[in-house]
Parts: sequence; C-alpha cells; structure tokens
Amino acid sequence: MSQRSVEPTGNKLLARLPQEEYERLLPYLEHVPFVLGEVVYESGGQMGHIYFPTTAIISLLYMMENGSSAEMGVAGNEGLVGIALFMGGNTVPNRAVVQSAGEALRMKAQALQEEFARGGTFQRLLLRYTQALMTQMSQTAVCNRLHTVEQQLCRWLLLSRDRLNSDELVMTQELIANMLGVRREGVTQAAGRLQEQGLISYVRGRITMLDRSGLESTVCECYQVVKDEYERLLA
Amino acid sequence: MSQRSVEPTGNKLLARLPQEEYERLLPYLEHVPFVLGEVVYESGGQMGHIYFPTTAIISLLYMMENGSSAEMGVAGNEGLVGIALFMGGNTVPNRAVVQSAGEALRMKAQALQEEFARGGTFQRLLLRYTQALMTQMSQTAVCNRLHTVEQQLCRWLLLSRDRLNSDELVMTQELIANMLGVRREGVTQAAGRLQEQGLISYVRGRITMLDRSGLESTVCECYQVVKDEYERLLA
DNA sequence: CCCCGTCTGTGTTCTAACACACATATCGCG
DNA sequence: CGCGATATGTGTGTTAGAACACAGACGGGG
Repeated sequence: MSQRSVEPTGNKLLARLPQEEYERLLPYLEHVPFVLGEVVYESGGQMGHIYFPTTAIISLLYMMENGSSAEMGVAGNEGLVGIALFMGGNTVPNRAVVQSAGEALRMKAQALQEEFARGGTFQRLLLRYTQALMTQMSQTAVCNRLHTVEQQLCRWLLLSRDRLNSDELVMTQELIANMLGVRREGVTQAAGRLQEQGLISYVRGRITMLDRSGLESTVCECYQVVKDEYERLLA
Repeated sequence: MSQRSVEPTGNKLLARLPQEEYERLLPYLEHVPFVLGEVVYESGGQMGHIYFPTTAIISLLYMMENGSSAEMGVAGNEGLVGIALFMGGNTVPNRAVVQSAGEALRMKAQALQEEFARGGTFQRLLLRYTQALMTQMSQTAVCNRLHTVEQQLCRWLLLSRDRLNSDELVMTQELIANMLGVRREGVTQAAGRLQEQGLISYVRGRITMLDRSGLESTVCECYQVVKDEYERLLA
C-alpha cells in the first residue's frame, strides 16, 4: 500500500500493473482535478496526455454538425481516456467531457508511448481495455437502434453508478438528454416513470438511485453484456 | 509485384507492410473462399484464425436475445476480421457474417500473435485499423440514434460500394433490414424512394448503384466521417 | 424575502417507423 | 408451362419520440 503513494482510491487499470512497471510509471503520473462539464479533449484535437480517472467520470461524445450530440462510451476508474495515443491515430473524432467531477491521473503522451512500446503488462492491459470499450460502443449502437429511452436511461444510470462510489449523481435532465441523444422532455418522462416506481429520486440536478436491483430489472440486456465483457477482459 | 504472389487483388493492410515483414508472413497466409451468409465467427466463440478479406465483405452483427440483430461494423479488403486475437480478449460478443461472397487470406492465431508481439509495422497497422473500426462503430451508434432509415441505407450502400469492385451487390431487402436493425418493409420503402430518384435499381436480391454522387448527397454526415478517418489512419 | 435564472413537468400536434396482413412479382425447377 | 419458394410492394392502424409552447417549482444572490 504505502509503496503506491499515488493510489488511495486509484485507477483499477494502474492497480493491476506489476510492481516493477508501476514504479517505472510513477514518476510520470500526476493528479489533475476536473469539474463537471470540463472538456478533456476536443474532437480531432491533439492530445498531450492520457488520463486514468480515479474519481472522475468522463463521457465520449460525438457532436453532430447540427449541434446535437450522443454519447458513445464512458470511462471511470476502470479505464482511461486517450486511446488514440497508443492506437496510433493521435486524435479521435469525438469530444471527451467530464460527466462527474473528480480527479484523474495523467501521463504525458511520450512517456505513455515509450512504456506501451515495451510490450509488457501495460500494453496488454491497455489493449484489453480498448477491446472492452469497443464492446461498449457497439452495444450503444444496438441499444440506440432497438431500445426505449427508459431502458437506455436505466443503462446510463447503472453504468454511471458502477463508476461512482455513491448513489447520488449531479446531473440535469438536459445533460442526460445530450448524452443519450434524445430530447430533454423524453428524459423527464422516462425519469418520471422510474421515480413513480420508486427506483430513483430526482430533484433539480441531483439524482439518487434508490433501488439498484429494480433498475437492473428494467434495463435492457445491453447493460449486462457490457458489464460482463469488462469483467471478463479486465478481471 | 511478382514477389507478392498471394496478392493480385489483395488486402490493403497486408499490401502496406514492408517487404521484409510481408515475406515473413507469407508462409502463414492461405486463401479461403466464403459464400454469402456464411458465419465466420460465432458470438463469443473461439477464433482459430484472423481473416484479411481480399474480395469478400464481412459484417459484424450483434444478435439480440429476442432474435433481432444489428450491424456494428463491416470489413472488406481495407481491413481484417478477428481483432480480439491481438487485442487480447480472444473472443468478442458479436457474430461475423459474410455480406458479400468472395475470398480472404487467413492466418493462424498463434502466428498472428507472434508477429504482433514483434511490435513492427504489422502491429502499428493493426492498431490503427482497430482505431478506424472504433470510429465506424461509434458513428453507427450515432447514426442509429439520429438519422432516418433512408440515410442509413445510403450509408450502408456506400460503405459496401467502397469495399467492392462493382456497382452491383447481391443482397435481399430482408438481409439489409437485419443489418440495419430495421423492418424489411422499412427497407422496401427507403429503397423505393432511392429508386424513384434514379440513384439505385433494385431487382429481386440484386441491387445496382446507378448514381454514386446522388447517394452521397442523400447520405448523412456519418459516411464521410468514417471514410475520412479510414483514410487518415490507413493512408 | 424577493426575484430571476435554471430546472422540471405537461400539454398538443406531427411524423417516422413498427406491427400485422396480404397482394403481387419473379425465379428456378420438375 | 405451371407451381412453389422467395422477394417485393402496399395498406391500415398504432406508437415512440420529436417539435414547440408554456406553466410551475426551486434556489441562490441581492
């Protein structure tokens, strides 16, 4: 424990590194705080760092030409943001936005790439995480096509819950609508139904998940598929 | 040219390898034919080989519990099928189905993994391709959320066209509906409108693209985003 | 305490796509 | 040629969600 000075409530990917690799990376890691709504990367923009969230949650959003948007993936302390730095593309055509305020560990692009090129556990973990993220993206595609807003809201809430240490989430319906790519009124109605069933409580930008198993029985299969795949690949 | 005996109308990824790496791989590559509808990988199934299509087109489909399905990506001679073999997960939760009959070059999993671990151009190309595929998957998610069936049909046709050497595609409306995750009647109507405009001609499982630029003016932005990203990453 | 900006609830209307039913057209084969 | 299998076209509801409009409800700063 005491050797891992940078990791009290740390990032699960980094926590899985062997001591040797972890210690090699340690000098290059630094804490950074994020506030709600902060833009971590702009779509197509150069990335100077990779981020390993510890308490923050970061959404990957695609911004349409007409201004509407949709979330294609989310990363918390189980993962990282900045895949393009080791995949070789340097940029991605989407925006990374802080969905829940908190901290992340960041690492300069060059240090990341050097360690990745060594081909050790670090590379293996990063690639397996990337595969899990691909499952999340593709499942989002399916879910957008085939499931109701209410089911998708449940999926979104549960994915957020899994990346938080709390049942409470600071998030307006307006912002959730942007994430899900639906109208704000649609979220109001879906959230209203969940509240009637006693699954959540929603008060002015502050949502509390009251009944996790109830949410799990309302959600579509997409949630469990993604969750199982993360566990299979990263456990 | 003559040195590349396995590649007359070959796979573009393999074609980009330096001579040395290509020659090292050559003994491990073998041609395999695929017929329309053939299942290359089952969802969650073990993969013995990675496939580099030359003339075949292969769709990645997610099969829902209730039997409906949706396409999350497609690979032709610009790419490969079997990402999980080098990403480290071994399996993926989706099915790979032949969308257009043709050939592919395949390579045993072990040989692939050994060459990948060398960390040369081969690794670099495979990772960049994977990033391009991620863009395609995430753009599919967005497109499913925000665009009409007609736009999506155009996108699908253009993506297929780009992977064929012909304007003619053998594919029933029923199968396209499965790919797009919509009803067959929806495809009938969208295809009917495209035909009225003279963009395509559709006769009993045989579709001909008559006016490529017309299709490009009907398609949503998703097509160009994906295409540009493939070019950026792999050109 | 009041007020204004923000957030949420609720109407009405409109449309794309679904569900289901069935008619028609085409192909290949005996 | 005729028949059955396959593929496509069409018609009538039904519904989820969009678009738009606006009413309440909360909450922090003056």
